[in-house]
Order: sequence, then C-alpha cells, then structure tokens
Amino acid sequence: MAIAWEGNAYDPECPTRVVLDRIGDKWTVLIIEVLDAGPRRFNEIRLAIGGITPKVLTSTLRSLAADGLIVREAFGEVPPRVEYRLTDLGRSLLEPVAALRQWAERNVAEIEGNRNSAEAVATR
Amino acid sequence: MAIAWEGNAYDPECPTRVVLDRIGDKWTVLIIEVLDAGPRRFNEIRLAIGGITPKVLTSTLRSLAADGLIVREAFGEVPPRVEYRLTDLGRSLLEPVAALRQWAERNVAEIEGNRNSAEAVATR
DNA sequence: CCGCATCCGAAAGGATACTG
DNA sequence: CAGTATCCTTTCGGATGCGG
Repeated sequence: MAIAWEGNAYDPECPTRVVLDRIGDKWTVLIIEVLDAGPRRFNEIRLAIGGITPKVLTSTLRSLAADGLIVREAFGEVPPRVEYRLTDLGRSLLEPVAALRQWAERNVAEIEGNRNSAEAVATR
Repeated sequence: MAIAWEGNAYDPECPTRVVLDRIGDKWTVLIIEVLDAGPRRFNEIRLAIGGITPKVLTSTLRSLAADGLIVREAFGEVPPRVEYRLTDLGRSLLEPVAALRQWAERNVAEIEGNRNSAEAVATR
C-alpha cells in the first residue's frame, strides 16, 4: 500500500504518476498514434517510426500489451506474422494526449524561446 | 533544424515530445501543483513534496525557470529568502495535466489490473 | 519475419556532507 | 535558509549478433 502523506507527495502509485510514467517514455505515444490508423505488423511499426531498434520496440510493445493498451496477435504462419492493434483503452488515451499536444503546439515556441534566453544568460 | 520525415517519426523537437519530456520527469508536476496554491519558498516546496533531495529540487526548479514556467525571486536578506511562483504559462500547463489526471483516475485501476494479470501469466 | 541475448554508454536521480 | 559538491546506483535506451 502507498504511504499516506498529508498533502502533496511523491507516490509511485498515484494515478497521474502511473500515466506519466507510461506515456513519458520515448516511444509509447508514437506507437499508439501509429496504431490509431489501424492494426500494424511489427516491422510496419518499426519502419513507420524510424530510429527504434527491434529490442526497444519489442519491450515497449510488450509493456503496452501488459497494460492492456494494445493487443498482440500472432498468426501461426511461416514466416511469422504478428499484428498489434489498439484496445478501446489505448484509443481513449489519445484524448488527453491530444489535449497535451494542443497545449504543446500553442506554447512550445515560448518555452523554446525562454530556454534559449536562459542559455544566453548562463553563458554570458 | 529537425529532420523532415514522411510520416510519424521520433523527433526531439516535436512539440508534444518537448512537453512530454518536460512533465514526464519525476517531480515537475508535483512542483507546479504545489506552486498553484501560491508562491512558496525552497524548503516549503521540499517539505510539501517529501522525498526530494535539495540537489534534485534545485535542478528541477532551475530548468522550470529556464522554460519560463516558474519565476525565481531572491530577496537580499540574511538568512536568505527565495520564492518561486508560477507564471501564466506554468499555470496554463495545469489544464492539459488535469485532463491527463482525469483519464488516469478513471483508468488506472484497469491498467493495474491488466499489469497484475500479465505478471501472473509471466510467472506461471 | 519477429524477435531474443548480451554488452554497453549516458543520464536521471539519490545519499551524504558541506558552505555563503 | 538555500543551496553546492561528490560520489554512487539505477534505469533507459542503443549496438550488435544470433535463433525459431
């Protein structure tokens, strides 16, 4: 059980924390957005994203499946064929992500500008 | 300049990526939520959160200030007094975060359940 | 084709002690 | 009070090569 703090404390079981850990990694959001267009095979996902190694793609897909955000379906064929598709849960996650994206697109320029100014000050 | 991919690719400069990197760390969301209640001093933030070390709090506050999400105000007093407060930009970030929190609170039970089932299968 | 095994480097975060 | 300075552990992700 999580420790009961009085106020606002770090808690790895806090729902918001769990979700941030889930979508805060490098590839999760990209993957579910690829799968939003429909079921995709392993190498289709890999090529659609670009830059992800098979190992990392495998582990990310496994954890997404473990969380019930996607399902993995392996067809008993030779050569193997494996498809991944979003669950309803996974698809519903795209809504708050879209809200985040909207905020990001509206405000990232200001953040980047601030960052550059701060860097200029730091190196002055 | 960011590389121009055809479709959906990893891009460290993608606005959504920038924001996920910003709020995906361990302490940022907790800090801005503490500051949403009003300006706070360094140790007030530290004690309100609990478990964060001075070093990590310092570096997180610095980067938040560099991004323009908070402002740092040092009063020339002895002993020192330093206050941190949200900017409008920082406060506006709480809106998409709230959307994420709502989704999290509604769905984290299902995710945790799926995780436990998956683990049970893995260790069976 | 779809992975797994192994090794590795970088970076985030933490423990502890100290300072202006 | 508000940080710094070191040192350290853990974790994420990447590179490469092999296997069913």
